[in-house]
Amino acid sequence: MAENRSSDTRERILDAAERLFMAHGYEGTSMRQITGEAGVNLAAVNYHFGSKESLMQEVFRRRLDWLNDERLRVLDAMEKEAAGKPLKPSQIVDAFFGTLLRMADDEEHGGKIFLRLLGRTLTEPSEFIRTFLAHEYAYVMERFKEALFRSLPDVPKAEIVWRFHFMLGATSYAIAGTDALRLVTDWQIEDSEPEDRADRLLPRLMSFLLGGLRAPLPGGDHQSKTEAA
Amino acid sequence: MAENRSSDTRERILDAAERLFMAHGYEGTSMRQITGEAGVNLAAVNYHFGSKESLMQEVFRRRLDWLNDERLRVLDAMEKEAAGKPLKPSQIVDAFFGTLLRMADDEEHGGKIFLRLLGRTLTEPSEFIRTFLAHEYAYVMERFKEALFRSLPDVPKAEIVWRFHFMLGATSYAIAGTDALRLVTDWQIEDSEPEDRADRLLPRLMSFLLGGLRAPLPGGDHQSKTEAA
DNA sequence: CTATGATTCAAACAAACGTATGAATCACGT
DNA sequence: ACGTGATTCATACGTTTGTTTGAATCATAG
Repeated sequence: MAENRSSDTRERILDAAERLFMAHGYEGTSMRQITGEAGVNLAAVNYHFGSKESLMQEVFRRRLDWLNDERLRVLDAMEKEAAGKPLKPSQIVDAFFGTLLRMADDEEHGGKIFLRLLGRTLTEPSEFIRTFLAHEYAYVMERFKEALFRSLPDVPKAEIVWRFHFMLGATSYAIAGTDALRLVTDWQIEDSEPEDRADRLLPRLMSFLLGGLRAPLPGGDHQSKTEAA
Repeated sequence: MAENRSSDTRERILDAAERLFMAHGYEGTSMRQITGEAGVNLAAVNYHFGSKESLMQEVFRRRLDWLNDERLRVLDAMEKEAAGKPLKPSQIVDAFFGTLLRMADDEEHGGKIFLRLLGRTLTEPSEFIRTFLAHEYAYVMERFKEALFRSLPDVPKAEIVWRFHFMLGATSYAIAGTDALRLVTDWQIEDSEPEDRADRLLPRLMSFLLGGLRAPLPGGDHQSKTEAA
């Protein structure tokens, strides 16, 4: 079986699709753009992946499998070392979001391009994408939710889930890097090279996330800490 | 001039486009879907708005003009009452994000549909949309950034801009309401009616945002509070 | 060297896209 | 009642979309 050229074509397509989906979105990217940038024949996508939808899924699977395995690896190591005791919230947040952001410097596993694609895709309207992501993430989310529940036994579980949502949103928008509202002005000029964006981003996002996660609960009158874990 | 039917058609188109852009995105929504759902002729969009891009801009302008005027109105009132003294961070955050979230119950100005559309659009790849949003938001962002700078004189301006980004992301994802990772499980069943999602969301998001905004600065060694406002 | 299965290729498919056209219909001042 | 400008309508235009086809080319095993 001649898998030399084959897998080469497959990866060229995946790389081009990853970059174009990030830049123009799923619906905004055509098969001809993808095959054109990858330098392969138009029919190659349908031959190797079956359809545009399957290609999109493979673009994510290629990166997410590694990312979520790594997240679980870090979490498992932490829990093993804790020996039954609950982890600190900062540990859990770092295992989930820190592992994600450290992908930015890991060109081997997609680097910044995949991070931006992932950030934009979390608000993607297409139903099949969200369904696919939910399936890919199901087990990881369950594990990290459980870890957070144990880590914050005085906080109602529903409240933790809400804040996990907020943390996801802040991170997703940060790595999408669109700056839709042109928030930056001249203060960013001091950035010599954009390469270290992730280096600067990681500690800043982390303290923001932890500040939000550990913020006092809203409305002290009702919905108090009665429903502890 | 017969503007009865005319403005009726215009608004029907805007309503349908708003809902469909929210559900399927800009590229994923066709003119025929829009005119079909609006119950108007296919050519009506190009007659009243000129093009699909102009329609998209009008969908946002219709709501954003009101929202940003309201934000400035609240901020102006607060600053007038403060009589020169800096505002509290919670006031500024509420004027910006609270005003936004309170739109959810205001069907007159788009309600939840527009909120979800706005949340998803902030990570939209299309360049012309982000450029348009940046222009629509330019003055409001400047005013609120200035207010935050004065409110937190000990925090470096760059740090405040970062955290404004994070707050935008958390809010944008929360109002998009996609739940791409299916974070909710059975705990949401207790929600009798989905109507009060915004009622529950507002205080929760607010305390998360304030917790993040006021979190201790990252890395105490370098990048300390030297550059105060 | 030849046979075989995997891969690439140019070309075409029907369908859907955003937009434009000109006639028909409407509302309304005179 | 008539004329005028605004609006609606059915229809078509030229592209572009994702996908398919069948022949050409490749690598490799016998």
